[in-house]
Amino acid sequence: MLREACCESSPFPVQSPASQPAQSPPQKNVMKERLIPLIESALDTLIDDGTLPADAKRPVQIDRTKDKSHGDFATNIALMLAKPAGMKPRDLAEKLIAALPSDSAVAKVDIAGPGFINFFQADDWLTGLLESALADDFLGIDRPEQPQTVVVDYSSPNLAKEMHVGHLRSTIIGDAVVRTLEFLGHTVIRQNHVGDWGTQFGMLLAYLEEQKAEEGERELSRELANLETFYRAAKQRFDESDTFADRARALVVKLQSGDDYCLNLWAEFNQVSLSHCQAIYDRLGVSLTPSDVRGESAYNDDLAQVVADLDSKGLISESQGAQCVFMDAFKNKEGEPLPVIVRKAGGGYLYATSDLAALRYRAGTLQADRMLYFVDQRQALHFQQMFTLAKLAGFVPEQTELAHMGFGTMNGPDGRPFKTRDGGTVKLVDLLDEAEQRAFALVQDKNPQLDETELRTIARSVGIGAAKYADLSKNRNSDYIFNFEQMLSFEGNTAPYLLYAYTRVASVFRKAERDMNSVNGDFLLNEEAEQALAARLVQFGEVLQNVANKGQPHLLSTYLYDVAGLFSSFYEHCPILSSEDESIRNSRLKLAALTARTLKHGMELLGLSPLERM
RNA sequence: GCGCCUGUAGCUCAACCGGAUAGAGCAACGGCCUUCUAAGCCGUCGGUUGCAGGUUCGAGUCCUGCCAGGCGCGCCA
Repeated sequence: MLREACCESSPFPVQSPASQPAQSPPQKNVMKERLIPLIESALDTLIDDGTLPADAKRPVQIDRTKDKSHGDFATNIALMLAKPAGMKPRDLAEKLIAALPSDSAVAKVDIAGPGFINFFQADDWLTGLLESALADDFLGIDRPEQPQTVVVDYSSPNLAKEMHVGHLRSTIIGDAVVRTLEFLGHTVIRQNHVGDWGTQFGMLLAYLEEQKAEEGERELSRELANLETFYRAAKQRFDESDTFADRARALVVKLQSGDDYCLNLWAEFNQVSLSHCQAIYDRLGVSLTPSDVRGESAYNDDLAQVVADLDSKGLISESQGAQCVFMDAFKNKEGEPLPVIVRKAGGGYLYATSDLAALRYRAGTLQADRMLYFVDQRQALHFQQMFTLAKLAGFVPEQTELAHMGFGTMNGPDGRPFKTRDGGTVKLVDLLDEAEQRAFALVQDKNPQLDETELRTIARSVGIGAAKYADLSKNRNSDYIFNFEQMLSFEGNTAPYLLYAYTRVASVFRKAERDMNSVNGDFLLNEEAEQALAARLVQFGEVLQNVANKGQPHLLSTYLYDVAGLFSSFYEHCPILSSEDESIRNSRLKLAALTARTLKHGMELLGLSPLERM
């Protein structure tokens, strides 16, 4: 079984409920960490002098402000404590500020609105952050003292067929999160839980066997070149011939019992199918490799043991001949307990069984601290059951975070599932081809002077990047509408816009014949555009933390779009090279250099390929 | 029937743990290229956040009930 339902029927998904995202490490934000003790100290002072009741203390919340006129950070503590203190919020805020220890990072503290306390960060604090980001290979982000081992289950196509558009989201989103986790310093173990063990493999093996006999190896490889066709042909044989169907069923049994002949045939088929997948990964710039593949078949030998262990813990009951686990939290249509079936009445094992085996393997052998599953939202119930059961059975330690990072369906411009004209599923290859072709035409139109090779390179980056970014820029929870025109537009939150912004920075350095890595002088942030850009640049680290904790790459997309927009604005309003004052020129070059590195790293984390020119 | 997800501007999407005046892009309208890539920038227009209650100093966000769409609920994966 796989991460998708097989065969003709539509896939099914699930989603996940609430219990999820155990925020891993605490959010790191130097300024916040610095401000909280100050506020706590002020609270203590007011408690000591009787202004606040002794039990008034509560966690201090510090947020970034949306509006710059409200400073850089704000706390609502005075609003929260006004009632227990029996004071007006603004009066309390005033007393708090009076009791606040001074700090060199804070330039000014204000009361605003109903009683918010606003903090304005000192200019030299900001420039200090910029300097350290510029000097650091990791752009000044906080790397954890205790890296986690994170197992990420993503992509996981069914090997029986070619990859189709339904696999794009898991693959792209999962890979962006994987890259982000690694950049943040965690140990990531990719797990491509491919569907290589389903019932339909008997059919494919029977057909493969038949074709080998009839056509010979050469013809066969050609035939396998289109797995979709191969699958359909096999299905047709299965439906039309009882002999064939019987043969197929027999092959499944033999395969699953470890018959060498069947295993070899199966391995041959998988090799072809996996090479198709790998070609797509390479083209997409996805970091998965053959060594990340650990499919359902890998757990075959452990399935009986899984069931035996569940049984020894007293979790198994037999129901209608099947071995089941009933958990109180899950009810069926009739409001009766809903089983997780781990062994069929006929003795076979199921999707759930191998997922339990995988959970145990990941917790035990791989020593995962976190496990993230990037799988269609429709499988939410399944994963809820798996996670609950895995902990109940002791397969996974209680403290291990198990999260289903579900996502919605990719729909066409009409808002309905993305299909070909004749209603078939869209092959991923075809979608990528079209994206590249459209990009090629657009790029050629803009830059007719470029030669064919360069056009191709740019078209690949833009076309593939646009397709990926369309997905990465949206909250994964909901369905989204896939639209070639929109994603390839150079305006708005799109890959081309980001890519272009980067080439503009690169162009400045090319023009100046300066190396991006050897800028000097001090940051001088006099213009509004400079300040806004600088303030956003130093937030890179906390954005990445959010992406890692929540499994939401669109947070990074939004951030990069902001940075690109702020840079464009800065670029328009603050001449860099033509600035007459050398110190300003240097400062702007430094800002440009940090922008370039932030955009480049950020895009690479999303799996885009930034270009120096386009 | 039970459960999960979604509902924000004409369209596509944002909105961090409940915060301050709900933000972008497209579309429409109007400006800016003798100066670092105009694939850009600046501006105008556009909202009863599905509906109704509730909690709160404060609700798109939390609670309850409706409405609409999608999905799931016993031997597929």
